[in-house]
Amino acid sequence: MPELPEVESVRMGLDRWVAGRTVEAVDMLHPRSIRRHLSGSGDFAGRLAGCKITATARRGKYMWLTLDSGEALLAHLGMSGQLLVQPPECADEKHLRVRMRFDDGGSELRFVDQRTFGHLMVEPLVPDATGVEVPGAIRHIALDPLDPAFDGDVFAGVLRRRRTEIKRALLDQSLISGIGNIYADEALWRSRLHWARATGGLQRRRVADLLEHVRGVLGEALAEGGTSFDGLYVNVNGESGYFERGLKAYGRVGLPCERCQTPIRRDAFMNRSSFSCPKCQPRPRGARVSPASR
DNA sequence: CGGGCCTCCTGAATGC
DNA sequence: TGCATTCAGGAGGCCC
Repeated sequence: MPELPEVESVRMGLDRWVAGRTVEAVDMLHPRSIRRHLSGSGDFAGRLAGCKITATARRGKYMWLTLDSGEALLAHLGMSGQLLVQPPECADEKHLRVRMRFDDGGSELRFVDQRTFGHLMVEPLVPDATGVEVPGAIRHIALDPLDPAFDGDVFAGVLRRRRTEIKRALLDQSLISGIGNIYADEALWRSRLHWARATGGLQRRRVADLLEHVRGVLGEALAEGGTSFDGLYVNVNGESGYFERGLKAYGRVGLPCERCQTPIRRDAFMNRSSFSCPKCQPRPRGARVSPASR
């Protein structure tokens, strides 16, 4: 499941292959992949044709290719999206949704997406609240914790004013971006915080500690090329990452906590799962007891 | 408008 | 064996 480290791994790989190349044509193979590009397939392909890709960028789980037209091709991988660099003679993937061909006749850029939660769109670049140019559609996405401009003190203040649970806040891309279910559980395990802890009751130093662990786990995962469970996350060359070996909580239900040997528990959370150590991450007083699933 | 639930989707895994 | 159900989850939409 692509979160910040996986998206950044893809972006870095893409940069090398597409920066400086000129788009010749785009083949649209599934309308759902551009459902957020409201003016449709023809407009999407037309805005890309003839454009030169000048650079790549990322914020949170979104990445984009800047174009010499002043617009950007924005991509979100969703659950199963892949951006692959493939030679033209390579057979179409089963779930190939969009193909971009270049005027040099070299490798194509292919958007492959089994579950179609990912999407692409062409958007004008506009200044965000701090003056940085981002695709218009993601103006509401917060800075991610690896962005040098991310301000931990501001984040702590925002958190403490919120009336919600800490894991919900970590997953809220308008507060802090790039974190999904896996790295939220890992950062909370490292911080010894239960997912249901109220954000309003967290001391500033606990928020600072949590943020340090968020940055730590994202950075370590990035260094390993990301996390792959099922082969659905791969970099532009189709290679999986290795960070699943570094996971301490996510997916480890029943296995011993590496700090205290207590079996990791699994709670139902937001129609999905949350993994934590019952001893290191005690349930806060007054938190509802979620039915353990499976 | 803040908070939180619902929905979209496919295929692997599980259940009976 | 085979059909049906469950599960995974990002984020926009929508309801209260």
